[in-house]
Order: sequence, then structure tokens, then C-alpha cells
Amino acid sequence: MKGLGEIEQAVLERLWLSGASTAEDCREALATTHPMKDSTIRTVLRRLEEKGYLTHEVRGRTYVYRPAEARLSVAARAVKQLVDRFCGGSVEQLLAGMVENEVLDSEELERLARRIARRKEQRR
Amino acid sequence: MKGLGEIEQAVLERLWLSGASTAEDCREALATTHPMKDSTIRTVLRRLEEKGYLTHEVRGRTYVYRPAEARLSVAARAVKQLVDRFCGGSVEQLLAGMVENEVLDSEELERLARRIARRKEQRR
DNA sequence: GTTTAGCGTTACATGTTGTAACGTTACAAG
DNA sequence: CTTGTAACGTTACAACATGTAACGCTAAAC
Repeated sequence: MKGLGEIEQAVLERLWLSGASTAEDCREALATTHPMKDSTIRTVLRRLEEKGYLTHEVRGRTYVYRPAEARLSVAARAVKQLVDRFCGGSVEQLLAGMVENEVLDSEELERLARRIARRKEQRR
Repeated sequence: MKGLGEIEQAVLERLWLSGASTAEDCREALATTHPMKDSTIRTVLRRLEEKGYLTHEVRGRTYVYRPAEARLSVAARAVKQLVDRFCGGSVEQLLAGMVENEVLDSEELERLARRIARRKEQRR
């Protein structure tokens, strides 16, 4: 999957927030930041669906859109791509780079890692 | 900064590998995967420089290009963007998502975190 | 029956990327 | 010194992506 434009991004985020929305819902929700005609938002939604980010079901005569994939799942795939591209496939390199470039503190990283691992265990 | 096309990506990676290259160096290096005329590679290099990914210095009558920024630094910035976009700014969410989506194992994550932290301490 | 909400189709301007031809200039060889 | 050539700058163009929207059709609502 490819990159998204600014509006597409915004719409997708909106869908992740609401879970499911009609075109009109979206249009109204984004009206202040990105005012659009209704045909515009519908084009954007259709394209997002073509790209695989959304699905829709028909309710009455209205399309209800919802995300095809969870937000974090998309994020995870994107990171994986980054890792492959820029870090020779090594997640460690990426994390080290984040620490190095002060995107993330190394102690903080340890804390997070531990917490995530513990949470995972508890779920069994 | 924006996204890169496939060729641009390849050229940039090449530069990260070699440290510094002339247009001809690049062209030859990519000849098997992406054969190009010399004017093509030079256009790509110029555009990459415009976008801030490269610098050049003049040696004799030849341009020698080099990356403006380290590979991992670009990666780190890209991840930060992902985190802001998709994870509400929370690195923890991203990491959790990676574990959840099996991009990364939670025990592996802990190991890496510890190793990175230790390495950082030692460097003082 | 007329209006209207919501969809499909089609269109277009702008920007990005890959690709390259052409012209210029300066050094190298003869 | 003339000529070839390596390297550069300029310009161009096709394909695609993205934002934007008009127009027309159909079914439901009034």
C-alpha cells in the first residue's frame, strides 16, 4: 500500500475515531478543518476503499464506511517497511537510531518494553 | 520532507552505502536494477538535493554527492511521524502494536531495549 | 408528483516522479 | 590549436496521485 494525501489521512483518522461513518458524517466532522462538497468526500472515501483502507456496507440507501484494518496494525506495517528500507531489517537499529536521535529515551524504552511484555503475559 | 519514489530511494540507499559518489558512480551501481541515461540519474540526484537528502561538493569539474543526513536519523524522523500520525504520539502504542501484529516479539523487544540501554551507559 | 438525499460517472488542475534530449563548457589528446 | 568528450545546466514530457467538483440518476419522503 502507498502513501496517503493530507485529506485522505484526515478522513481515515476520522474513521478510526468513530468506527463507522457515512460520507455525510465525515464531511461534517471535517467541515471546520477541511470543508468539502459532498461529491469530494465521497471520492476520497471511494479511493480509500480502493486502496484497501476502508470497507463499506450498504444500510438502506446509504454507504456506511469503516476501517478495514486497525490503526495500530497499519502503523506496525508501516514501521516494518521503514525497518526494511532504512535499517536493513533490524528493529534494533531502528530503536537505537531513535534513542540516538532523541526521539526516545533509552530508559523510557526499557520501561515500555517491560510493561508491554508483562501485559502480554497477563493476558494468558 | 516528503516521500520518495522508488528510484530516488534506491539512489539514496546507494549513497548511504558508499558515503560519497559521483553521478556516474551511482549510474553504474544501479545499472543492473535500474538502467538509466546519465541525464536521468543527474536529475534524480539534483531533486534529492533539493529535497534536502543530499549535498554535493565540486571536485574538479565533477559533483560529488553525499547524504545530508545519516540513514538512521532519517528513519528515526520517519518513525516519529508515524507515531504522531497513527499512535497519538505514543511510542508505547506503536511498540505494542508491533508486538500485537507480530512484527516484533515482546521478549525480543525487552532484550533489545536492555542491550541498547547498556550500550548507551558504557559510552560514558 | 415534486423535491431531495445519496450514489455513480466523469472531469480537471496541480504536483511528483521517471525519463530523457539538447546545448554548453572546459579539459585532454593529438 | 582543433577536436573529442566528460560533465554540467536547461527544458520537456508522460504517467500517476491527489484534491476538487459538476452532473445526472434513482428511490424515498412529503
